[in-house]
Amino acid sequence: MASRQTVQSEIIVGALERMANHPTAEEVYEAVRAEHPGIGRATVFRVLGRLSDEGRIARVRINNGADHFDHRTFEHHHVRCERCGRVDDVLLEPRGREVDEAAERASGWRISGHTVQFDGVCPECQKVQAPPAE
Amino acid sequence: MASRQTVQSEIIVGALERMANHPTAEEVYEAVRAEHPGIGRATVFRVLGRLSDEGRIARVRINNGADHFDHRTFEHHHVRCERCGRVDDVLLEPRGREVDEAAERASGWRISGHTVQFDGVCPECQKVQAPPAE
DNA sequence: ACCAAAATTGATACAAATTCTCATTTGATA
DNA sequence: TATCAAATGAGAATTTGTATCAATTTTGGT
Repeated sequence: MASRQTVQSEIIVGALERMANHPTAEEVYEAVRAEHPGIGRATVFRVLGRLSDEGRIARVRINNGADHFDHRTFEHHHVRCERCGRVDDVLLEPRGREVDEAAERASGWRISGHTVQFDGVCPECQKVQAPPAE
Repeated sequence: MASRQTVQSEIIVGALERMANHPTAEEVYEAVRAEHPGIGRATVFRVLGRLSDEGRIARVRINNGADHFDHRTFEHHHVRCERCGRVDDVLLEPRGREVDEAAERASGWRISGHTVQFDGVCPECQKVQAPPAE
């Protein structure tokens, strides 16, 4: 049921727990590698994927961007900064099944869930001058 | 304001309009190439990106999957099939600004919009036997 | 503690989906 | 129609992973 407990997975989870905000797998890898240069990139990606499959951590899939991970697993929404790509929580009450059922009726599909992604500009990037004129 | 009208962009938009359901850029490229082998892939990707930036077509960003495009631009949600990756519309009334404003208050970010992505199994894939046993 | 089987790892190749570079061509406009 | 920024095409490069596979490590009995 639960995957094996390896020294690598211990280290990876430890790093994730110490990282405040929704790091990507690559960011976790950088952090892990700083202390344990022997751990491979694929292992970090695999362990994070495995743990999120088991529900022990959360994987936040982002439109057109790398997945982010979080050691907290309660359900909520996320925002992504259009400028710097940072991801943060949006603690609005999620409307669970009811929306899925409405979508089921509207589409004829079997709906297993949904995600809401907000896009915007984070407080830090708001402080920095003019927009990067896309 | 509007980008230049080139023979390539004409062809690409024409192909997109003739394709029923949310093709990916790659699929549009295949369709275009069948008739006009000279047009490059990068051009198809660029033109689709440009037109969606201008609001003339819609880009549907999908968690962990290729972007899809649609020549219709009215606002609505999307479902993605967990089995075959197909994307379809979910014609629920979007709750526009009101949700963004709530998220703005909850997060302190400046929110420019949000997307809702449903995940499920399309009618076709429901017909096909046992689940792929995740 | 010891062993075998199964899971995990690390290195690296591969893959998908774009984006970038840059020389060349083309469209809009003075 | 001359000009010149914008657009194109070919292919390299990037980003974000997943697949392969031999070597290693865990786990679960004995």
